[in-house]
Amino acid sequence: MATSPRKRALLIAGPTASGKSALAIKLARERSGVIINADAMQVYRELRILTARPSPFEEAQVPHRLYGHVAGRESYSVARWLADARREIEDAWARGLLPIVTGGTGLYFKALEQGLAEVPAIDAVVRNRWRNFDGDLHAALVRLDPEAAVRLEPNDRQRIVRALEVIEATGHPLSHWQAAAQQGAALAGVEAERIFVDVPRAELYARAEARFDRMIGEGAIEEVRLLLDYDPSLPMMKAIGLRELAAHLRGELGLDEAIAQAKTATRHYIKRQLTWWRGQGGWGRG
RNA sequence: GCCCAGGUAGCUCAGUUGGUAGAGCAGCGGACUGAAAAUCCGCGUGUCGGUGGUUCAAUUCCGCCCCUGGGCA
Repeated sequence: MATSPRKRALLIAGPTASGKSALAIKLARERSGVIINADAMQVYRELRILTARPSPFEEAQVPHRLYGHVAGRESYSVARWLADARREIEDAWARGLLPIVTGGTGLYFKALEQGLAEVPAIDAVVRNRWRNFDGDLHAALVRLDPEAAVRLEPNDRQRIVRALEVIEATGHPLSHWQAAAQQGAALAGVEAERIFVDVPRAELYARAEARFDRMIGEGAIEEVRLLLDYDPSLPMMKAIGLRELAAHLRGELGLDEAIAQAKTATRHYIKRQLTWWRGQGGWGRG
């Protein structure tokens, strides 16, 4: 028989500047929904303009969750997002509302739909040691987790560090955990409708570039000025446009050049998003 | 008008002591399980400004022309 209305969900994915947020608001009003953010940068409180977060006006129209709920000094992660999203989805159901998960972070959707390996939390000391390791990381990986060393590119520092911290802190290789039970699968047994907001690439590029100019007009530079003393290795500091504008504020880059570089970085990001979704069965064509 | 320096990939340039050329960036394709707006892998044929000439062979040498900088008038 028909699934209980309490177990439905709507997932809206798509590249940046595709119009996901507006569509989400429209559908949320029509279907009594609550919008749950699935964007890795829109979670940071300090980044409102630069991440094109829904405005207070928009947030007033329909409930929005997981936007700006994390302090920039913190390191967010897929795991934290998954826990937050599950809680919000359950909460929506409990209140008889339709959860509408919206965002551009492909990994978050994948975790939501397919779950995430249950790797124990990594001790900060171990993590920092590998992150700051200045020797040959790949050689270390060959020694500690040869299987992962074959799979990973020698220059893929980020993934190599992850593999190293996992084997050292848990005594098992990453593949062991990934082959084991997946947590999450928050949508198992749920009637989930998936919408991919598909916009021609040229239009996406044009919109994203125009939007960046608008962000500058809305105070993006001032937003970044407040973050100049933050640790540049924080995830938040990787936001597109932030690095470029920060470089400009430090006098290392002319404004026009900073804007041009930020736009280029946005195009690269859009391209990566399209590649991601193209590779996800059932999501869209990009 | 004269002199000098350039005109080579979408852009910035390298190069060929004559055998039709290659880097960076852009662009494009791909990967992706606790940093994912991250991280990483791969892809280089273009009237070598135009036109005559020399030569077995010219993008390369020579002449003329066009264009762009700079200088002198």
